[in-house]
Amino acid sequence: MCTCENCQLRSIFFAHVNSEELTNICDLKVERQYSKGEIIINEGDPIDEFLYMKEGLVKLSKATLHGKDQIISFSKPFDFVSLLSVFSSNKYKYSVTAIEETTVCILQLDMVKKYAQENAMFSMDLMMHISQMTDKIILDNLDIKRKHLKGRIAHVLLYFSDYIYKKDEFELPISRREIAEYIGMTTENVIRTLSEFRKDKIIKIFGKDILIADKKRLQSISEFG
Amino acid sequence: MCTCENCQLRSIFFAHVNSEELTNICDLKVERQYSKGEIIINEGDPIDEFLYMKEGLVKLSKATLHGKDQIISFSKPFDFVSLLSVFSSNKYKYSVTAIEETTVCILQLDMVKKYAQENAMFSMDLMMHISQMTDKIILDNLDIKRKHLKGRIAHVLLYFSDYIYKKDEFELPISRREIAEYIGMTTENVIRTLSEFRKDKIIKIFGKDILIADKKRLQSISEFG
DNA sequence: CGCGGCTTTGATGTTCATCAAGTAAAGTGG
DNA sequence: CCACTTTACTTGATGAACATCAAAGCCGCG
Repeated sequence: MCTCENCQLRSIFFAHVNSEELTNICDLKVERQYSKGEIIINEGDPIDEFLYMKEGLVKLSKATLHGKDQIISFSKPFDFVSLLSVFSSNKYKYSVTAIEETTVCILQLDMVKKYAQENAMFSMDLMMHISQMTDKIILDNLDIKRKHLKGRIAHVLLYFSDYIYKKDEFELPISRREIAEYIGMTTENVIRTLSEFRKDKIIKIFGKDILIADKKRLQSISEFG
Repeated sequence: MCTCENCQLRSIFFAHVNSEELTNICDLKVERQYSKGEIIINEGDPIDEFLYMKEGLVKLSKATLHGKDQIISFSKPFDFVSLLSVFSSNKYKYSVTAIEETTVCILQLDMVKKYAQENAMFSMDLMMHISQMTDKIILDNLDIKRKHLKGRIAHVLLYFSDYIYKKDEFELPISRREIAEYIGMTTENVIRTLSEFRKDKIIKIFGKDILIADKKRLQSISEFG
């Protein structure tokens, strides 16, 4: 029996695809696993597959001309992985890298496009999800842009605490340098700010493990800092 | 006879809508004009219309908690106006303001959604356009983020010169403050940098009129500054 | 004409990047 | 398994980039 039938993703992406089509999709899909650090998509690769995440956590990033990386956003299960550009370009404009053990389901893009062209409700579903994803990226980046260093660090900590892990204690899935690449500041200043938060007893740090001790203060820094 | 038949927008948005449907759309559409400075969409408004631009230039912006504005992007004809959020929310998350005399065609969103649900090719067309628009916003903002003050100003000047007006001499459609709101710097520093470019004979300034005198230099500043 | 918003310049101080140097942790080859 | 290399993390000192404050000129509009 096809496991796609019971996949949570079904209700999200394939709500309007009938059983027969779903069996077809299921037969043709490929599941791939990536461990932390592995590259799933490389900037510049041709887009011929349609990827979506079943489990894990990834980062979307783009290389600048001078060898540095910028992180665009993070994605968790039920988000597309190949969402940007899929319907607007034939080459990826960014890379996707696993930052936790990640499982991805893969379909041929041609097939997904064919479904979308024939099944308007499926097409609408896709559109809504793409819209939601990109809206979030745009508004998140705007939010970060208006904040100073401390506010940006607070924002990132709250992002992982509230949005990703839904816990006050968690293991940071990214390095200090990656935080810097995301918020557009230097690694040194990311570290300095984390240390400062530690000294002010707002957080506790044990290497990659973070515990948010004073969430209200952190929220206030995120808002006004 | 219906003017939509010959509208340039037809080939873009409504390539896959038949003549009969188009006549229907044409009868139900409303055309509205906005002069420079007029608000087309207000943040928080319910989304019940589908807008696209026929002529002009607009800015997309969002108010921060402390009364300041951030500019997300600019849109020119053949771009959606109500693109973000349209298929992902029931309220606008940003405002749209005319920065030049602007003409907008308006359809009821319900109708557009109905078409999209029934006509998969139309739905695909919409999706591709939304993807292209949001991709551009995301990548543009990323590009600005990695640059310093001078590079950001150069970026903005080249944006209007190369992408909007396709001329080396043009009238800036926005104030110095709005440039600042777009690139995330202060008005004073925007002015200072423009003056510096003028002193270095990279541009000439006559109030709002800008002439790019040394484009190569400006491109180099945009890239490395 | 006078008021408010936009523009401009200068002086000052804060925030942040850069440079430097050292420790810890993690991966690599003999 | 240990020496070795590399990468991540950390702190301090310095200077550059940028914000803030202040003051004045300009322009359009009621």
